[in-house]
Amino acid sequence: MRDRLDVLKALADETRLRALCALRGGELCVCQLIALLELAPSTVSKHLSILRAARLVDSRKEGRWMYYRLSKEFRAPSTGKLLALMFKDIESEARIVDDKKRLKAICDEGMESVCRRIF
Amino acid sequence: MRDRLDVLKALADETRLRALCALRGGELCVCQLIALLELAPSTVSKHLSILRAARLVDSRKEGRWMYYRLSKEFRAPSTGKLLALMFKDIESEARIVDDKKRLKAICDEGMESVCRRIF
DNA sequence: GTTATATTTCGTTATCTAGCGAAGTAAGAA
DNA sequence: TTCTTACTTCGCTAGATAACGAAATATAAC
Repeated sequence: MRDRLDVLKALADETRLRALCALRGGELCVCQLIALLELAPSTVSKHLSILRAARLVDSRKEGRWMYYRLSKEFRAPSTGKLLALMFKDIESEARIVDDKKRLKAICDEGMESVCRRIF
Repeated sequence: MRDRLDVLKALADETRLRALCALRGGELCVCQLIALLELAPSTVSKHLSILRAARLVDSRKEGRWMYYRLSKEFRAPSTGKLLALMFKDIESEARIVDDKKRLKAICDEGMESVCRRIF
């Protein structure tokens, strides 16, 4: 029960939904998520740790950068279908549509530039 | 977004998940839910109002009694499939299995008796 | 009409959570 | 080795939320 509640609690927050939606397009660096969500680095980091604790995302470190991506759990039969449905449903939200556009610009900008801008 | 978040927030609570699972078997009187959840009447009432605000349950009044049931929304394509999947997933949880057994006893007991006992 | 019953609303308290900035950590750059 | 960079962890604060009991409401029973 605890595990499933952790997933539901992780999903019950707009910022974390936005982050998950952004990650549907592929893995992202923390700095890119900070730029997208427009929150303090510590705040974004906390959100990501909650998503990881709920096994919704995985992370890997490459040099100075930390990348997050949707976890394999996402494709597991238990939560996978459920989440796929939810995102299909949520994709049309104005905020998510806007994020998608802004994320494209952030990705085009290049990570060095993004980092210089936000830190 | 607000609406979808309301649904997710409503689902991100163990007590409300238990109530929703209980209602899968058909409508229930508030007093039966109070007996099942073993919480103060005011607390249960609040939970039910949150579920109703999220359009997860409907209610109808019959005499002194107030009945709650899963809402039509449950069967709507947007949230419906999602919730059906979730409950299928959650049904195996020890607490939910236990609730199911206890609910049967509560239903067998009869509402007048349940009300006398809890108030 | 008065009383009893079933439920909701209100007011309070304790716990939880999202946010921030400052300090800590780990890796590359100088 | 020291300095910068890219995070994360810690400590705090403000606002949300779950719990309760008491008071309010609505309907049935007397």
